[in-house]
Amino acid sequence: MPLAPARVRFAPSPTGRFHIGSARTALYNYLLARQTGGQLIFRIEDTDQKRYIPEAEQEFVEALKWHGIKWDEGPDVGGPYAPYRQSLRGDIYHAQIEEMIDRGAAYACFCTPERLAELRKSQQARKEPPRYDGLCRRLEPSTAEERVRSGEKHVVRFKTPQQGETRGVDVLRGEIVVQNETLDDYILMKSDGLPTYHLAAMVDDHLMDVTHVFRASEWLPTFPLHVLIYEAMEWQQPAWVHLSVFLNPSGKGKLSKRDAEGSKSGSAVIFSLDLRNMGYLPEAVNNWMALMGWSYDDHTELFSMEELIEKFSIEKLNPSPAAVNYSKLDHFNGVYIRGLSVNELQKRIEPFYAQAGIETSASLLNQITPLIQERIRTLDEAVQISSFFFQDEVHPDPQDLIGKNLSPSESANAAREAQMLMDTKSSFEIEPLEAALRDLADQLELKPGQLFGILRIAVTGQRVSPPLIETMVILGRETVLKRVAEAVKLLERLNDSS
RNA sequence: GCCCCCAUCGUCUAGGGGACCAGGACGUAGCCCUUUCAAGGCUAAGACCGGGGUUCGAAUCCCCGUGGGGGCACCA
Repeated sequence: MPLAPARVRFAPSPTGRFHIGSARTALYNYLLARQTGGQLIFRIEDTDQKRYIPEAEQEFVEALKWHGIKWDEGPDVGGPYAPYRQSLRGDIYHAQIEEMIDRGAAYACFCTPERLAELRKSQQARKEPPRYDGLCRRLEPSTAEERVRSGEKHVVRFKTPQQGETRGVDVLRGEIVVQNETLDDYILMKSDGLPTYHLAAMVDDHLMDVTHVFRASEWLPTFPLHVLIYEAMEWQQPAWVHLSVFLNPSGKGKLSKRDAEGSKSGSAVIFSLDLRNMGYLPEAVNNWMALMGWSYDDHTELFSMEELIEKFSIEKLNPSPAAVNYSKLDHFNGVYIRGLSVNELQKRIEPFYAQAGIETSASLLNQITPLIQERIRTLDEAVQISSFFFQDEVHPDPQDLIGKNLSPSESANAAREAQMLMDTKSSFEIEPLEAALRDLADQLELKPGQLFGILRIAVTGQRVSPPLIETMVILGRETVLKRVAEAVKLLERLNDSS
């Protein structure tokens, strides 16, 4: 059954980097919008002038694009509900707050931060929950209005009912009931004239006709307030969906950079752009993220963006917190890398060579890529595993050159024989070369693995490499001969000194 | 301290009263394949937090406890 077109929004605050938790929220929003033929709104919630970071918005845009999440309305593309930047919507909030005061749902408060701090202190000393004591709530509306008009510094608070209970419906959790007496008279408008999240987000969501609100479950504690605001203004509530939080890989605490468990970088990678820079594919990251807190069925785990759009459903969202699992990300990334065409993989790998200062050629890369495709889990590993292709010489550890169960002189001899064979062999192609080397091993009474092992280290300088014969053919006879000759010298020296 | 949320293998999860001696995936271990490493194939170990109810019957519903998480700002 197709759902009605959903209007959803991704509304980050430009106060920091783009976190994978935000990415997942944005993804779900995007999926629902696309699935239902609705719109995704990108809104900037920049009402905190103290924590504002100018570069943040740029990172959001870059990260969102990397993920492949596109929005229909936003500060850059405009739209019928513009502006999409809260700092530009001051008049709207002021009009709304005025109406709230008129309705008796909000009031001006002239208490100073100092008084509030003291109040909190004494309440805590008495082991009472810290809450506003309602001093200004008891002011006559007319006198409050006068003081406001005279320019007295003030905030505006929500007049929370002091009895009864508030019920809000979270789609994942059902009805959430809270006693009103446990709530506070939250500040809606700060003394600088800018709204808090509570006011701005509610006003915007309503005015922008948002139908579904996906947000982090950190908002659950103030959820009743938001319901109360909607009720006071007699607005129709959206469907509220509080997404579970991401926990550290250890399962202890909210995901933070500190927790390095299971991560290969020494600290948890929690920013989208860092994931990108480490060589993760956006399609793998999306797939991985989508599955933390959402599932489709028992046996399907691989989803393209198109499939996610088709299969996503709010009902299958899971309200419990999820510990991130980086090894599963690695797995997904490997799967997606293997699923790429050689050309596509080559295109994605190229920047990582450039970043490592390695100059590549398209034709060489074209030969190398299929060899490493099933051996790498992240794009940057391509560089590590194949850099020997691009170096003039390689520097193997002489000890590594000794063949399995062989002496240095036996190893040197085998290398010399191979060198001779490859020097004189007419064709330097995969099948004949492999056959010839196997014959040689046979003659020398070596296992192929022993001979190949020596050559592998000699030619690549690494214990682990792409398949040997293919590698040598790509490298070319001249380079191979040179490197084997070098290895022979190293082995002979080893022989002499031991 | 107060309020709220959550609770199935180490992790992500399937499960929404009988189909469950609980299924899948990652990870782990073993075997096979193999010139290294991977990839691939096969196999194994591994969970319903505890206690009360309700019911003929509970992983599934209710209550309590415990554990975990989140929040308690003129931040979002």
